[in-house]
Amino acid sequence: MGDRPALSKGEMEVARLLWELEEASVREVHDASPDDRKMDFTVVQTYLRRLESKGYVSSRLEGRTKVYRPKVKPRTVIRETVDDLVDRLFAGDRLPLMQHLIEDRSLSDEDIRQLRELLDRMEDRT
Amino acid sequence: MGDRPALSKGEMEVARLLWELEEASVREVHDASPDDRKMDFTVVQTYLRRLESKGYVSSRLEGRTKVYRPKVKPRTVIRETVDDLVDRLFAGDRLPLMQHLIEDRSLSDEDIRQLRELLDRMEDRT
DNA sequence: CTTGACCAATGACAAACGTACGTGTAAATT
DNA sequence: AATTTACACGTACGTTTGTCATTGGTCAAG
Repeated sequence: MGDRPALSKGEMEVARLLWELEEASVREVHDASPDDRKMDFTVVQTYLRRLESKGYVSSRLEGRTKVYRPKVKPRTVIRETVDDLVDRLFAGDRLPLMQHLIEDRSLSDEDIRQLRELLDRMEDRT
Repeated sequence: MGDRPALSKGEMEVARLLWELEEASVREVHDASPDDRKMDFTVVQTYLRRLESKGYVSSRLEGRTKVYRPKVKPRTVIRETVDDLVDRLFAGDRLPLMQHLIEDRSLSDEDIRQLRELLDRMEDRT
């Protein structure tokens, strides 16, 4: 598929917010940005503009305000990002990453239950 | 702990190679770089230099060749990197990332077995 | 000794990234 | 109506990152 330039860290954060909102103006994305990581309004604006020029989102003009919309699904971006990370940090082997995620921080019992369920379901599918 | 500047993608790849070698010259790292992602010799050199200035590795002179050594453990870098990714792409929730890792690519039966074992061990530890 | 063939270290540079300013326009307040 | 406030947009700038050219030193062959 159309190979886009990779997202930067900042762009990624804005992309996530836009996926949640489905469609939003700069202001709406800015408002959705969590207080403890609040980005400047113009920073959000720049990231959205760059996301568009990289082909990740599209925009239309509503009045005098641009409204943005995701063009690429989260799953796609997540896959590309995680694959790249696994290649660089774990030589392509994803198991050590999962191991880290399981061991490094404590999981709730509920988390563990859900993961077991996922594994069960994957096993059935073969 | 001493807060270092984050690693770039390229630096990360070199850091991983150096962890595997424990201690190595530029040439040794370059030779260890996989054929399908071969980096230029001088590129490896630059990354090692920057890793040192960022505080991730140290070096000593052996003859006229610098020998590098990791100063920061893989576990530390992995934690910082993964935490940052999870914050930006999943709003801090690690479960969706694990879910992606389990569902997006097929796991071998052996992988699944190992993951189950890890989960068992985590559950006991409470 | 000179030439040539490496090889290591540094310097340099364009592009990408994070951040923020200045300008213009619509809306609100006096 | 005049003035202030709010807001959107493009432009800009210092820094980091990816990439490579140049310089300088060591050794082997002629």
